[in-house]
Amino acid sequence: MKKKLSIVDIANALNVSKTTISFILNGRAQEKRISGDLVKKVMEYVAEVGYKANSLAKSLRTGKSNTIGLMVEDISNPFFASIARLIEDRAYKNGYKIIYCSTDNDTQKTRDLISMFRERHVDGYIIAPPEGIEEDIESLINDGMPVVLFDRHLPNVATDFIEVDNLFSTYNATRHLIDQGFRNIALVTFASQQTQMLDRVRGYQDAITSKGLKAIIKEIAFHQDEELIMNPLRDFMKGNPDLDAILFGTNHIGTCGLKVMKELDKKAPTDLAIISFDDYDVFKLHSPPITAIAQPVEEIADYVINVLLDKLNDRSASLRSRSVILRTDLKIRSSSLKSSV
Amino acid sequence: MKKKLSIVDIANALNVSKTTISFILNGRAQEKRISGDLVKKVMEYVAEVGYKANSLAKSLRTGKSNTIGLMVEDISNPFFASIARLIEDRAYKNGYKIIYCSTDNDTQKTRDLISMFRERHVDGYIIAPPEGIEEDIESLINDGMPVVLFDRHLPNVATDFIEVDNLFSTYNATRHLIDQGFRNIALVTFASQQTQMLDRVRGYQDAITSKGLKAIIKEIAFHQDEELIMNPLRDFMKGNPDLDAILFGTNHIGTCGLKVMKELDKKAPTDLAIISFDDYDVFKLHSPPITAIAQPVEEIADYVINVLLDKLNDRSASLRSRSVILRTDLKIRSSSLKSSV
DNA sequence: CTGAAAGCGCTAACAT
DNA sequence: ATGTTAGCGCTTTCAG
Repeated sequence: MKKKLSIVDIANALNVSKTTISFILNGRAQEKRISGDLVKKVMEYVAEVGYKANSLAKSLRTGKSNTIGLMVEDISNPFFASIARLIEDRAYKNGYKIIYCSTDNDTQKTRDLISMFRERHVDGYIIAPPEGIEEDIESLINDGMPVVLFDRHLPNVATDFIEVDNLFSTYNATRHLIDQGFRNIALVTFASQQTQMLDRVRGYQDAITSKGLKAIIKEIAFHQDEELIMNPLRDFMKGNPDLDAILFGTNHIGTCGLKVMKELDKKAPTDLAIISFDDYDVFKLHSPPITAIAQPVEEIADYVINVLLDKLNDRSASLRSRSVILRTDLKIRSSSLKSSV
Repeated sequence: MKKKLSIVDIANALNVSKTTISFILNGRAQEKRISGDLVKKVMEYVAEVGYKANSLAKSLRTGKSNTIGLMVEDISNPFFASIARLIEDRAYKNGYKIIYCSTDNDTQKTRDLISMFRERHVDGYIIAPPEGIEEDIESLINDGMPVVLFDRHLPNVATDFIEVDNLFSTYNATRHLIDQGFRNIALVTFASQQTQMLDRVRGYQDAITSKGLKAIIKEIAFHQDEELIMNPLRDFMKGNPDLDAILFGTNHIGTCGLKVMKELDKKAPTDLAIISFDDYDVFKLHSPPITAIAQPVEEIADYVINVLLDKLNDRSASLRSRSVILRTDLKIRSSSLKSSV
């Protein structure tokens, strides 16, 4: 095992002080008026022996780790996976690495994870927060950590967040179903007090009541395990034979919904019109293609990382907090069209 | 901003030496025969003030960062995303954090990324390696870093790897198509010299030639951008009207294939029988459901993390290198069944 | 322009 | 059983 060389080794080899090496390596040669010759010599030697600064030591000294902690519900969910990918690209381009973790929307787990991230001195946090995590996030902010929330926010916590216009999204989708002539429209969603979920429910309710229809809301406990979503869903569908349309509150529920429909041999939109929140290949390629509320994933990722980088570069920017609400795009496909019957 | 407290702060507060605190915090109280009373007092105080050890300092001192570097082709690809999720769970359970990155199969990018990971002193590497990265991986191994490859391996690099039986998988899938009576069977895959791809091609070829049929192989340049996959795919399908079946080499190509077929209004299996490598919701829910070669994702993740943890815990284990070849499962669905015509 | 030296927070020999 | 102390590798003030 090749011994790791340190800044001292290269200083000795070149008969220069380590300070000088440090300055050169950190691009402060100009500023410190170090001779071009020396700079060149050092750079060449460093390249030759393949010296890499120990960023642990650097972090310990400077207090910044150049690491961003990314906490999502589930990294394997296509929505979060695409966000993670985009954030990764932009972060690396700016010299930051990403440590990720999946919270499963579990408050205690998230708490532990935040604590881990703190220990590791991550410089900034990108979080899709579960319920009940307000205090932990607040303490993070009080300690001066840059935090950007996304996908949802915490009403009593003043910090930057990026999300979509959930209320209008489901309102609009529900109106679309009503306009198509559907009347027994259910919303199936996760039982949750998270802002995005509450807004999605309200949007649906607003549209339903504005037309004097009856709201039918089925809430399912959050679970990774598909069976535990499909079971109540199956019961619900069987128990409500008059339904003519369902709006699914997330891609995960939507996908499970499609699986149940397949089992029960129900076809959209004839047996049941379908719209789901989030858009991805499953919905695009389904027969019939599924109408979906597409979130602007790139835009979300861009805002998230830009806001965070802003705060990272300018601590005073941490003071004001921005909320960015982006529009979704209702991709109307045949699963929600009455005329295609 | 609350000042971060250090081990010295808590030592002073309790009038104990920091060594003692350190021992207690590291569970070496027994061994060092520190009085139960003191231990209790310290633990309580630590909990009360919420002291967290600075793991940067700890890492600098001990030389291990408790971080694993995970390098995949694309974290937003469902195959890699699910692996990432499973690896994450197991790593965190064992006290390791995950830094991830997507290589895009780009050698230079991967090289830079490895270099970044080295700088950060990650303790171990989990890599789905692109072509041409042999030397970098070798130098990692020579420097004593635990490295586990997965999804593919590097023939000239002696290290542990976990992969599936690619050759048999495509052989078996192709045989299935032949048995169903298809005769003009194409393989569409990424142009790549990676082991898994070569094996997939060979498996296909073996099956084809064993029946005296003609191999039709379409290679497409690797790309994230779907358009750049769909365009050549479209041309290929249009240019080969006698094809009666296609085996897609990856989930990404398979999905693009389905999109093109949708555009061209070709139905499986009537117009074209379809099998794809990798299995996921898109294939399961498609109409007709798509026959797929399902990789044992959990098993892969388990082996990957277990082998890595072994090496991490016992450096001597690094010497012997294991290769684990797992079986895939051909999920036969109607897209490949002649009888369903 | 360059060097000496302090110190980031922690661990672990080595005292006592 | 507990304390002293020397670094881990780096940045950065301060002195030349």
